[in-house]
Amino acid sequence: MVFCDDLTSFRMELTMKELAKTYAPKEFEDRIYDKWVESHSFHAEINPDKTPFTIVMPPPNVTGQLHIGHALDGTLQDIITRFKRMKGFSALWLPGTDHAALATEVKIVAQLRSEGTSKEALGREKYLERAWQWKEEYAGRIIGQFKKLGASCDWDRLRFTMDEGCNKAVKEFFVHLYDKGLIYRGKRMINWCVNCKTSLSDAEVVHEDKEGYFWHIRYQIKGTDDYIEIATTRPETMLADTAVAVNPNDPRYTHLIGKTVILPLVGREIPVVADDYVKTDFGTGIVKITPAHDPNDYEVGLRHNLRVISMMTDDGKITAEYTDYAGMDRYEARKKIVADLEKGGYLIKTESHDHAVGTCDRCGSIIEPKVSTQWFVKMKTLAEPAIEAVKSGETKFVPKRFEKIYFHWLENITDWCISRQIWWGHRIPAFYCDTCGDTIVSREENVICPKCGKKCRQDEDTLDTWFSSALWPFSTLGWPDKTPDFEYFYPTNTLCTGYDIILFWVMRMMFSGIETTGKAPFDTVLIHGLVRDGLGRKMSKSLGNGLDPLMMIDKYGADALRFMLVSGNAAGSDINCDEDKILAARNFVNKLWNASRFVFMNLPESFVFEGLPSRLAVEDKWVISRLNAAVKSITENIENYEMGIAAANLTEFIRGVYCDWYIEIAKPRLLSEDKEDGDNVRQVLMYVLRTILKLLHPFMPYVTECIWESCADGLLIAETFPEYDEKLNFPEDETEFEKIISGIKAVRNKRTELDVPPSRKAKIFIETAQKATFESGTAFFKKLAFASEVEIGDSFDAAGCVIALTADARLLIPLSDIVDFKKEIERLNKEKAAVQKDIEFLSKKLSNPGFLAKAPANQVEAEKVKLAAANDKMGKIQDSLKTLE
RNA sequence: GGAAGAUUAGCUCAGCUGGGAGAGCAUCUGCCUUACAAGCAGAGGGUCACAGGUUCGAUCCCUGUAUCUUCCACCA
Repeated sequence: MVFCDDLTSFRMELTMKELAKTYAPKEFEDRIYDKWVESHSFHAEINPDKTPFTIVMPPPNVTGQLHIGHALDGTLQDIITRFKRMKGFSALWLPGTDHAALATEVKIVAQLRSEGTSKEALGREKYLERAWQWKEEYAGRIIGQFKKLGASCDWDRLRFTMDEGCNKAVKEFFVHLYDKGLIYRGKRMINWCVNCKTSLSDAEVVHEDKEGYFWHIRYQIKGTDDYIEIATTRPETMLADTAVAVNPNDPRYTHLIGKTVILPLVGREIPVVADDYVKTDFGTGIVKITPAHDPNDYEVGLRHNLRVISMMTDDGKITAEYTDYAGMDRYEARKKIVADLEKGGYLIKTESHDHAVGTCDRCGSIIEPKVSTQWFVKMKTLAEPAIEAVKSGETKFVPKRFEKIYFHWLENITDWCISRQIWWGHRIPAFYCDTCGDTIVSREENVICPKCGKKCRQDEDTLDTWFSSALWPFSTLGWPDKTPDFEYFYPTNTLCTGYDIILFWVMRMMFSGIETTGKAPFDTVLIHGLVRDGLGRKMSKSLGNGLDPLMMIDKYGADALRFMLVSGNAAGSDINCDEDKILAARNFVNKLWNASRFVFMNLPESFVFEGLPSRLAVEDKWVISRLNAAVKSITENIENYEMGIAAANLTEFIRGVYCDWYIEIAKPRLLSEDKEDGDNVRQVLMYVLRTILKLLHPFMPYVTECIWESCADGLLIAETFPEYDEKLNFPEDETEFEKIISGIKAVRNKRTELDVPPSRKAKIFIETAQKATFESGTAFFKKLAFASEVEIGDSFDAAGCVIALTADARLLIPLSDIVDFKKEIERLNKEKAAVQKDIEFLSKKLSNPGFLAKAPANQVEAEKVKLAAANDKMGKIQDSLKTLE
C-alpha cells in the first residue's frame, strides 16, 4: 500500500504525560492561555508569503462586563480566527474597547450623583480625568474576561476608540467630510433627551408603543361663538401652538382657512392654515401646529412661515413665560393643563389611544423633538456607494436576508446628527472666532483665526460614539497613515456581530470605509442572533434569567460554554440557552478527555507515533474513511459559517464513530497475541485522535491543547488544519464494516428486548453469503455482542434460537432456556407486518409510470435495491417463523 | 402601516441543491462490559401550524390563513 507514504515518513518521539482522571478545566485553562501568550501564538505577522485574514473585534463598551452575547460573538470570531490560522493564513483578530460616549457618561454621572456631586461641579477637566480612570478600570476588566473565553486576539494590537490613533482618524475624517461639504452645522429638528441633555441620532431613538389618550380640545374661532375641535396626544405642547391646520381639500373645513382661532389657557391668536400634511380621516381632521416640538409641525411651520415658540427647557420643564406652569415637569404640566382645560370648559372628551413614543436608547426617557443647532453628516451621497458595495457582492451578508434591513435603512436615510452635548468623547474639531464669527474646522489643537489672528474657541460638543466606531476597521490598522498593517490587513475579511447593530455600526463602517479608503472594509458580514434564556426570553437583570458566562466558565470550563453556544444553532437565529445545554457540552468535552486517556494508557512507554501503518484492517480503513469525510464536511461548514453543523459533525464523528465503535473495537486488538496488529491499532488510534484534536481545536481550544501536550511536541494552535485527502477514502471497506456493525446492533437489540444481561454470554450462528466479512468481525461479536463463540455458515438449525436479522445476515442466538418463544413469534409477526408495508410502499412507487419516467435513474435504482432488500428480509422472517412454529 | 423570521418528538432546536424525519435534554428498560455513571446498550414518542397549488413525489418550492417574535415607520 502506498497511500500513506507521506504519513509514515513522519516520526515522533513521545514523552507521555498522564492525564488527570477527571476533566477539570480550571486546573489548566489559565496555564494554557499563558502558554499561547508567551509563545506569541496570537500575534499576526506581516508575511508576504501568507495570505492575510483579518477580523476586527466589535469593541465591547467600557461600561460593562462580559455578557453571554459577547461570549457568542467572541466564540464565533475565535473559531474563525483559529481555523484560518491553522489553515495557513496570517490571521489577525484585532481587539479593542469602545469609549461608548453616552452610555459611559450616563454611568459616570449616576456614580457622581451617588457621591453627592455632579459633572458640572467637577468641571470638564476633572470630569474627564474621572472618565479616563473609569476607562482604565473597566476596559481592563472586560479584556480579561475575553481572555478567559480563550480569545486568540492579537493583544499587541489592542486599541481603544478614543486613543491617539483613533482620535487622529476621527479628526481626519471629520475635516475630510467638512471640506467635501458633507458635514455641516445647522438648525434642525433633532431628537432631544431631557435626561441625558443631549441630542441623539435617529438610530438612538427607540420607538415604544405606549398607552395614551386623545384629548379633544375646543379652540374658539375669533369673533364668533363657534369653535373647532382638535384631538391631541400631547396637550401640554399647546402652550407653543402657533397655528391650526386643516387639509385644503376637506369640505368640512375649507371655510375656516385664513380665519383666526384663540388658543385656550394662553389666549394667543393663531391662524388656520391649509396643508396637505393633515389627513382628513384621522382624528378630527384639524391639527394643532407646534413647530418647536414636533418634526412634522416644524415642516408645516416652515411652509407657512409660522413662529417657532418653545414651551420647554432642555431638561423637560415648562419655560418661565407660562407662569401657571413654569418649572413644572412636562408630564406634571400635562395633568394640570388637562385639568385647567376641563375647568375652563375646553375639554370635550378624552379617549384611549395607544401610540408610539420615542425613547432614549440609553436612559429610556421619552425623547422630545427640539429645534437646535447641531452638526450633521449629509448621508445621501455617502449611502449610495455603500448600497452598491453590497449589491455588487463586494461585501456580502450571512445570512443574506439581513441585506434587506441594510438596504432599507440606507435607501431611506436622513442626515446624521453627530454632535452630542456631553463631555466624554471625541471633541468636535470645529473652532469659532468670537471676533469675526468665523467657523474653522481643523486637525490642529490650537486654532488661530486667519483673519484677526485671535485664538479661536473650540466647539464644546463631542461626537456621537458611532462616529469613531465607524472608522474602527481601518483606524485600528493605522489609517490615515499608510502603515504596513493597513497595507497588509485592510480590507478586513469577516465582521461578526449581532443583528441589533447593523444600523448603528455596520452600515456606518461601510460608508466610512468606502469614502476614506475606496474599499468596503470587509468582505463578509456574519450576523448572529441574540442569546436568550431556555424559554426564549431576552436575558435581563430584572428577570434574573441571565447566564453569567464567567460563572459558567468557572463551573464548566470555557470549552463547554463555547461549544454550547455554537451547537444546534443556525446562522442569524437567536439562541436559547440554559444551564442544561452547557452541561451536555461539558459532558461531551469529558468524553473526549476520557477517550484520550484511554488511548494514552494503552500506549507503551516507548511509543513512537509514526503515522498510519501500511497494513490496515477493514475497521481501520472504515474509521479513516469516515474521519476523512468528517474533515471535508467540517472544513466546508466552517468556511460557510455553519458552525452549528460543523459542531454536529464533530460530535457525530467523535462520539458516534470513534468512541462508540473504533475504541471498542480496538480493545480486543490491543490485547491480541498478534503484536503487529496491536502496534498498528495504536498508530491508528493516535492518528485519529490527533486529527480530532486539530479539528476540534477552533471550537475547544483549551482542552485540545491540553491533551495535545500529552501526545505531541509543540503547540496545537500552531498545527496545520487537517486536509481532506482523496487517497484516504475507502468506500468499499466502509460498506463492509457497516455490515458487521449492523450485525452487532441486531444482536444487541434482540438481547435487550429479551432482557438478556451482558453477563449471559451466548453462541452466535451467522448465516450469510459474505463469510469473509463476518469472519473478520468474529472478535467484535464476542466483545460487543456478548458472543461466547461465533460460527459462520450457510445454514444452521434455528430451533431454540432467537433470530436477529440484517440486510446481509441472519444471526441465530441459542437462548431457548430464557426466551419466551411465543413473544418472539409475536415480535417477528410485528416485524413482518412492517416489512410488508415497506414492500407495498416500494412496489407502488416502482410501478408508478410517472416515477419511472421522470425520476433520475440512480433514484429508481436505489428504490429497486431497497425493494430487493425488503423482499430478502421478508424471506428470512418467514423462514424464521417456520422454524419457530 | 410596512418588512423579516419562526411554527418539526414532552422541552430546546438541527434538517445543505425536494426522494420514506434527526440531535441533545427529559421519560422508560437493562447494564458498575477493565476511557468515561459527566458513562454504556436499547426502547417509546412526530397527519413536520392549517388550507390550497406546482411535481411522478413536498417538512423542503409557490399562494393564502392563523399564532408568536423581532425590526423599521413623523399619522396629530
